[in-house]
Amino acid sequence: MATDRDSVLEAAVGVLSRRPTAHLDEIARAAGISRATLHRIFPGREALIREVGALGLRRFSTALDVAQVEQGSAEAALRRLVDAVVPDAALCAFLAGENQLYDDPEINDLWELQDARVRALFLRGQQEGTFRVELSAGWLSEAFFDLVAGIGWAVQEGRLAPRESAFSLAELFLDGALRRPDTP
Amino acid sequence: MATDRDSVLEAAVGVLSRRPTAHLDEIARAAGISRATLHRIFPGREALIREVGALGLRRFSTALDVAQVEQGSAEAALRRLVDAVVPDAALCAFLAGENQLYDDPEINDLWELQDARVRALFLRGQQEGTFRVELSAGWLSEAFFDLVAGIGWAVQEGRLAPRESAFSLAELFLDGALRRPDTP
DNA sequence: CCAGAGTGAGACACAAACGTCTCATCTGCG
DNA sequence: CGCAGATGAGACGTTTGTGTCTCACTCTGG
Repeated sequence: MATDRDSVLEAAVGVLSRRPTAHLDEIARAAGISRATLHRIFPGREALIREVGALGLRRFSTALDVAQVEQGSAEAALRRLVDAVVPDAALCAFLAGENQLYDDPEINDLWELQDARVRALFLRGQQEGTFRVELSAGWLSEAFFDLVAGIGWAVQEGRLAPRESAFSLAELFLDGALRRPDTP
Repeated sequence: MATDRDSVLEAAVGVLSRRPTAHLDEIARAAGISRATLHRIFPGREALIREVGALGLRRFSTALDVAQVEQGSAEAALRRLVDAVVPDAALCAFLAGENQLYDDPEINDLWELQDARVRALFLRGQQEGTFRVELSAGWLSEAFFDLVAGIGWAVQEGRLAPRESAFSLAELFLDGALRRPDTP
């Protein structure tokens, strides 16, 4: 059952995002199964890592879908994306930390696809005048992902309340840290 | 000689920030020395990692010093900090990715010290009205570090030009991604 | 109650990385 | 030239994680 697989993968993320070198033993215990069963589901460590990455990318992809990032104003689209992606921030944190994943061409291609959608969103926003043009769309895309990953880590470590996370992300990314006098 | 040690550590960062599980063999080759000599300088892998972390924290600490983050307006202080920390962004990226480092109480204490200085900067900025108060000083501190680490990765992978990095970081963090109509 | 599938616990061999050692080579200096 | 110190190359044993296997147990459906 795919549900079972996914639940194991979610447990794996909880461990791996904190300690990428965690033993399979530890991951199995975190998932509430034995190492033997873990091996029955995933052929080996490499496959497990790859599946976790693939899950993260699928989640990110559906987040882009449900947020309808290609529709409406770029700012509203980004705010929708923030709301949609925050629940899966831990998976994104894993994706950000596991550069080794991108050695796999399949994973890499999938990532390029999603990244292109995000870059396109920023490019569109720049063309319609809502996003600043002094900052490249590539950097905006990268920084956005960095902050999502940061949210994932911070929430997981208990340094940030989950309820605040979407607000904190959107506000900082869009408006910055500087307080500005009310400009009506 | 400490200089020699540091040059090895810098080479180690170049490898480890990309692939934290890199073999000592690889690190030694990147540093231009043999595995035997690497073992002569550092007792083992654990010690090496710890020393890299300590170097990163020392650099971050001196960046806080040379930026004089406790002096002048909080915004100007942060801009100085950005300029001072960007050259060592790769080391910060390593610090961000290696959560395991903070198991060592010495490293952890040193980190707490630096983090407290950054949080104090944001707190001061909030009190003097330059930083937004809707975002907690803790989150601002965390997000700032996330972006510094992101800069480190992006520059290392060639996705961001080093010359742009300080500007990109300061502008996005302080003013956000949204373009705003000129507000004189 | 029984049969069968699925699971957990443990044993075992294998591979890889690590830490240590030895020895040949190179370099700088008297 | 000769010597001392440092380095590189390589071999060796050890440790650790992994992958595979077996066996006993449990749970479910007939």
